[in-house]
Amino acid sequence: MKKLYLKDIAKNLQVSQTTVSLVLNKKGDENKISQETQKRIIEYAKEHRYVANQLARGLSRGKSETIGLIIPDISDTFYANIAGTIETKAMEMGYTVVFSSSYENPEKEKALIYSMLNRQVDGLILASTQKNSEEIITLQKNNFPVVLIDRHYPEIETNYVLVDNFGGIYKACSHLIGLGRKKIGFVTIKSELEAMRQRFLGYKKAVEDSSQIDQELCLRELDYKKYGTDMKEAIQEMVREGADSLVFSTHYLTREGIRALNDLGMKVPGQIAIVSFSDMSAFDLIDPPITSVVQPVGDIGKTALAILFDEMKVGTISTELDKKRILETKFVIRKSCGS
Amino acid sequence: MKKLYLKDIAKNLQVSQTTVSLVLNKKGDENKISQETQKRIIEYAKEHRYVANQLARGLSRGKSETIGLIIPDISDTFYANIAGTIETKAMEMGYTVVFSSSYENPEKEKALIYSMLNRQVDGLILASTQKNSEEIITLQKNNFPVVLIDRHYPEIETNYVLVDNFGGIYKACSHLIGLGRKKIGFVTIKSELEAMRQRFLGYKKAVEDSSQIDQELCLRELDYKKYGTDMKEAIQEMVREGADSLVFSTHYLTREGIRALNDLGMKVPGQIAIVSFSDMSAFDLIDPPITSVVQPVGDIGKTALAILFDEMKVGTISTELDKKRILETKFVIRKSCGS
DNA sequence: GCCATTAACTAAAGCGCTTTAGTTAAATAG
DNA sequence: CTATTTAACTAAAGCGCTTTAGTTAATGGC
Repeated sequence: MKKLYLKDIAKNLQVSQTTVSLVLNKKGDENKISQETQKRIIEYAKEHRYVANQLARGLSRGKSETIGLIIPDISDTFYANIAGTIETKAMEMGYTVVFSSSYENPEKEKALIYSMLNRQVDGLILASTQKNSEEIITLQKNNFPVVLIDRHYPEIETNYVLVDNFGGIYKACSHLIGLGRKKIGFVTIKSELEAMRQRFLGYKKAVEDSSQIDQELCLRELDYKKYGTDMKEAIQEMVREGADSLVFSTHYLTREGIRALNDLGMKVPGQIAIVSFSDMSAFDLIDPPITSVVQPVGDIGKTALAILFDEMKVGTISTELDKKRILETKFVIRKSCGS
Repeated sequence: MKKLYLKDIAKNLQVSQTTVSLVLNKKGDENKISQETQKRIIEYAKEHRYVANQLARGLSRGKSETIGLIIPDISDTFYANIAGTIETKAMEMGYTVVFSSSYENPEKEKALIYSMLNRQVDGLILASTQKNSEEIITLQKNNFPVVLIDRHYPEIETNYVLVDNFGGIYKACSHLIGLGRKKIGFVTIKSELEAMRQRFLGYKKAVEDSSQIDQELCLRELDYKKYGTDMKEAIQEMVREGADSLVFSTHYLTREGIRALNDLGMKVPGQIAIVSFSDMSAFDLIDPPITSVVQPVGDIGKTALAILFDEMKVGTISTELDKKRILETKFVIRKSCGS
């Protein structure tokens, strides 16, 4: 079973390689290849399972019909879900997606960007570490299609699809306040990510906007590399400071938080109420089910891809309003704050 | 900022394109390019951020340094985790991975296999629907490197990395029996997957091997497309039949099972004990924490990749013993069966 | 001082495809 | 009945890289 090439089809059918290529690329009609010839070629190709070499095709046409996806971690549910919708949609459009995880390492991310460019991806979707503005700017300058998701560079003109981090947390905190909680502890990750800053600001604003709550902020910023081990102590401290409720800035913190609270034997929501920013598929199964700010995961992927495809068609990057999207979160009230 | 090509470097440095190519591919020494010339080229390339066009490179060398990964669903934690380890390891070896989800659709899977081949992947890792034996055989015949993971074709000689499905379930059931449960309900997915059959057989054998348990099997096979809605009724029926414990054949069934049990207000493990085959990252947070047969997710990916790389080097497929791996599961006892 | 080596390169073909600019023969126009 | 169009193709260049088979000039051996 030898591989079949364009020239083999051409030879066997006594036509030129050009004709075969044209026909198989559905350009037969516009190039006036007779219907009969077209039929012969198409049938032959189908019968012999001809499939074009995409490398050759890509090289020749200057594009690969591949898009790159760089995310912090594919094994994180949030990103895995985004990857899922992106891949499905991309596939429908005849695009393949290559992905890589940066593991929050800016150097690795930079390397990945270049690696993807080498692979001649036609566009890039990026949940960035937010430390590679130079690369992003370069891409923009070269009119290379890029869409940032989840995290963006506030100081750079780019396309992006984010969620309303500030608003999401604000809603969560307001809810706790409305339920009579007096001091909210905010558990987040030590990070310079704008998304995280916005979540913090949402917390701060919600506290400031309320008169019936302790105005002193109660904040813990854990290290990304060891939040699992540091969580317990952080929570104990906050409780000692008087916190009667906790807001976790992201789902994996919530997960560890719950684990720590269980360890400490603290009753939720009796002794302490909790809310999670970002949902996980088991948060509704936990006892008590966890109130969450849920992100529109599917929409993030879909929207990002729509923007990217638009970019890829127009060629020049037009930063119109609708290429910067801030999607709304949904506040799902469960029992962990004792509604 | 124009793109930089090999020929540009050659022109600017007054050497031939061959020399540049050789040097940048670390073949300078063996081709006796002087150290000085090498240094000049390498520095120039670094300074100007030269990156080779992988399409051209791949076309020319007949390989792409890309591996394909086809799984049922990237947004499923289990596969997302496998994808993560595969990608990380692949990256370390200078390989890129392109992935696609088959969503358990054999036709889609077949299309994906061909699509990956067009993309000139150098090898394929496949968690198959187990309905494309013809394609797998063809790949094997053509000495194309393939490793099956999670699911294999028992009737075909292939490389694979599986887990001990039979043994895992057997352990789980024996544990329940040991705790005095008298009738085990087994909830699985309607499927012809060998993995699922093995899990069923493990259940059957465990029941048969015990004298102090109801010998009548209590089995429900749910439809993959609507197990969420059918779960509740299935559980009710089984309970009516006398089941005092449930074994779920995979994590998403467990998840829905828990949801259904909560809905039904049934106490675990008081009224009914449960065990899950395959763990999820929140199963230890649920009340009660769920006893699980945990699969060695990281090892599956790592082992599969190791085998694949071996294949890719040797060229001819040698189906030696160590290219068929059955990894052990770990039985993690939590409170859901009331130990 | 002449031939064989060797060091240090380079020309050019080839990877499999797309695409532009033709070519040829038949059809139509005037 | 010649000039122009058109239908139905095709030759060949080019995509950016790798690699084989040289080439040239310097060096070494005897």
